[in-house]
Amino acid sequence: MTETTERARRGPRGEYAKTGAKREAILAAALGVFAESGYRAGSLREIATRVGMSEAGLLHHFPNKEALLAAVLDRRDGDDLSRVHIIVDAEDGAETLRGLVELAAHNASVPGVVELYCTLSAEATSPDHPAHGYFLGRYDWARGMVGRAFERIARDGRLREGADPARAAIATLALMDGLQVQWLLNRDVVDMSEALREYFAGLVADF
Amino acid sequence: MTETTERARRGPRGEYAKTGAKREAILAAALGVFAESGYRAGSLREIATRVGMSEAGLLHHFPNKEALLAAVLDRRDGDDLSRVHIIVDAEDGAETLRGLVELAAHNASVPGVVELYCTLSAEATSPDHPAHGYFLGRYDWARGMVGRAFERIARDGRLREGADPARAAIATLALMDGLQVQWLLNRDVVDMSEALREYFAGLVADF
DNA sequence: GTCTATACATCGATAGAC
DNA sequence: GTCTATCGATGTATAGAC
Repeated sequence: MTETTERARRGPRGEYAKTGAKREAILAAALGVFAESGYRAGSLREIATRVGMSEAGLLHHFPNKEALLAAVLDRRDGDDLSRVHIIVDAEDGAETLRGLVELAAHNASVPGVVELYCTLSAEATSPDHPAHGYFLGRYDWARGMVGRAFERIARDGRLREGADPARAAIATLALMDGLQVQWLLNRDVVDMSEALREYFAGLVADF
Repeated sequence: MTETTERARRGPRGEYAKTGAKREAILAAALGVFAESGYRAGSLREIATRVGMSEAGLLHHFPNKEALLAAVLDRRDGDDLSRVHIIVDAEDGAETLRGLVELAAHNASVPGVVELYCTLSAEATSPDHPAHGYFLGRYDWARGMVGRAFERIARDGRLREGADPARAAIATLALMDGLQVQWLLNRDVVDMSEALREYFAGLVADF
């Protein structure tokens, strides 16, 4: 990115830097509210209250509710991508899968984020939801990423007989999502990373 | 059930029988609205419009919104239990699992019901959600039912080495739930029953 | 049994003072 | 940059006529 576009993104006087702290606080509060109530039922009022501002003050930083949701998802993607970017293109597919197990273990330490994606992904199955396109793209990307890992595993002759890389990728993501629902309902009965590890162990030789 | 309690449940003049048709219509409309928008964001107004009534007319049949949700879930449970009651106690555990594959195939023909449970289960992870207790009990029951099937399979020596019945049950339910999310987002890329069958095939000998 | 009318809360968003 | 004030829409629920 050139310095010109960088300055353009921040505006002529570096507005982001000035109001950065408030923006972060707003995004954190918005994440919590959207996680607990979803997008449609979550209110700007509740977000504003949590961050100690009026609604008008909040809407000075984000033009409207939809833009705020987009910003929350954007921010999470930045964090998550930096967490998994190492494992995406591992030459050993099993290394990528181990990264997913690690991700599941990490998720157990940030229940708010898990709640956010769990609630929003279900809500966003409706075609008219503001985040519908976001989740379509996210799952496409994830299926491709995990599918390629399984393809490398199959190439190395370590994928179980009869298993298909693309379908294994779908099942992997499904398992991760479904585990989150049960974990959010009752955190004592579910160990997300262990369940995922066992699934991989049944699918990949010497996992 | 004695005839006395039966009459008591219906009221002295058999109210249920008289208004049964309207109740059914309301429940069907409510299922659609709660499925598309969830409970919190779904409105009585929308339900009343779909069924061709006023809001006040609707609230003559159900005292409030929460009771309407409870009635919708009650009705679905009646239908679903009659569908799977045969397979719950099959002497052959694999027979129960095959019933689940069949259930997944059936679900693909009733997207509205899938949407309802997908949306509500995510929403109801919040402890203050009206359906929180319902889903806690539902998952407990389902984990026990599927877990016992896997135990019978293990007893018959058909469960894969190293697999645990209780954990397999958790993963099975998680897989079914997660497949529904991806299927609702994009029905072309996911075959729910086939994915479930492949999972069982990797876990149970000669499935 | 269904309606109109209405009460009353809460929502997203805007205008304009400071 | 944050506030108060306010608008118009929408939400649940109740009262009472028919």
